[in-house]
Amino acid sequence: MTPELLEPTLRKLERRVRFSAEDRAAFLALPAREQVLDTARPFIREGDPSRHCCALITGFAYRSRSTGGGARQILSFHLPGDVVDLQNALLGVADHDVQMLTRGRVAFISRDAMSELAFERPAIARALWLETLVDGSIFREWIVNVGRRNARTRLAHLLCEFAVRMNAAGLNRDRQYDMPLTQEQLGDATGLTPVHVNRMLQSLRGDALISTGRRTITIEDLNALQVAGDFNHAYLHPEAGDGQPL
Amino acid sequence: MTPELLEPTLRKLERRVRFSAEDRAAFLALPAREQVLDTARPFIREGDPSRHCCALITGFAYRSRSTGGGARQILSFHLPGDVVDLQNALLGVADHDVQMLTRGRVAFISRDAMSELAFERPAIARALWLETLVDGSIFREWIVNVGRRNARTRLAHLLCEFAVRMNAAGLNRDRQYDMPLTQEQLGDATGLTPVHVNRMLQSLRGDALISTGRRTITIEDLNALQVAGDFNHAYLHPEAGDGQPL
DNA sequence: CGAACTTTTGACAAGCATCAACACGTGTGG
DNA sequence: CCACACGTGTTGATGCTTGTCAAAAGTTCG
Repeated sequence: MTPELLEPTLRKLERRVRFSAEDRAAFLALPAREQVLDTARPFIREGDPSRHCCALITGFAYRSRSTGGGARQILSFHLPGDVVDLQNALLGVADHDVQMLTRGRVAFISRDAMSELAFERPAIARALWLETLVDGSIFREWIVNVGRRNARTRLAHLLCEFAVRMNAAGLNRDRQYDMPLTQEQLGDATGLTPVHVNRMLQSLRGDALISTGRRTITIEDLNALQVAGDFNHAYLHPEAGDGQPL
Repeated sequence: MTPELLEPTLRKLERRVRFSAEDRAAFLALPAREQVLDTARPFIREGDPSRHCCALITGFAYRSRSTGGGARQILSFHLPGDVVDLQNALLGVADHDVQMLTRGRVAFISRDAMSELAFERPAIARALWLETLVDGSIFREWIVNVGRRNARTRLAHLLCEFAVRMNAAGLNRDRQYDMPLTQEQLGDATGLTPVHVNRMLQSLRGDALISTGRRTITIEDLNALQVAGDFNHAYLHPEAGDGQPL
């Protein structure tokens, strides 16, 4: 249990809330066990009772739910540092799956220890609370995205969100990004078929908004992509946090 | 400021968390002003800074966001007792609109007083926290609904959620319910056009799953409607609350 | 080097949108 | 009290967006 294990998560939480040195130390001291996970199967499953809550250390992950007919809908994607199932943990039973997009390391934190820490340290409670509220805002935007935008716009929107969040996490190389999602997964996130995703990506490439490499994507014209994606970053609440009310 | 103003909300919160007599009294004593609102325009608008948080006393409401192209997507609907914009209040700036579906009364509670109360009384904090988590679960289910189900299934699913929540609030007359949504609004909630909503309702009526009256709906066969709507009530977390961890 | 996955392409079908018109009920003002 | 406007629900004709099916080309990895 290295003390650095939870550092990516700490960094992310401190983007919104100022922690004291004690807050930081207490957070890093949380009992957590690390596990290297691959993409083969969900590591949290709908219906599972929850004893832990999980934080991504390295690699990417997504949450999803499936219909009775077997169609999968991706609900959100996650970057290193993200706490991926605080909601599941707190509600006691998972209502969706969580799975890796790429091989990576995950910290399993005792849910009870997390609860206690939050109870003792308001700054930490506040930071976690804000993260779940922003998650909620992203869910709402995704409802709009799949409900009211056409295929091309949906994809452009998703790519914009991805770029903005990768930038915030410092995971970009200039305008180029690792792209952990296959076209099938892009379809599962936008409510489209992989075939149609492929065609819409061609359309975006044809208009010189993006270009794609092997497992990478380059945003050639962010401004135009935001217009094409009807994208406004306000729903990511970049300003929410200290300075704002509880 | 009648002391009974917040009673519907108190009743709803107490469905999940057991309050002490002091909790109850303190909650009902929250400074709130009542306002009768009509359906003409949103009473909370995207971008508004938030000083209050609102609880429905009577009548129905919905939250929505609009695309740049002007299309409206309904994000959730709300029954008497629901706190409709805790998320907006806590993030400091509204990221979506809230509007009445029917004329009704709304309590505007001081956000700071609400924060203080939650800070002093863990049971109340926990109840509010759970409500926002369940809201989040509903958002996730709606993403699945608009992303991966066909028009008939989407509508049936929405009607099931409506029926279950109306039942939980005791607002049903046997299997008959007031239906506060027009067909256009049903379309905005399901990502469909009003014309297609009309046709799908005909299909559901034709199969004797529902029947509709003027501003009412009767669930003729709840079981079959749940099958048609791929509906599983687990996402509403009917069991979450006391007995479950924080 | 071969198996499995991912991306790409093409032909075709279907679901849902669009447009337009009409029916119906309700409230309102002349 | 009736005429009228308005919102809502209903119907039909038509077309576009997206899905479906199938197959080939490219890629990754043991």
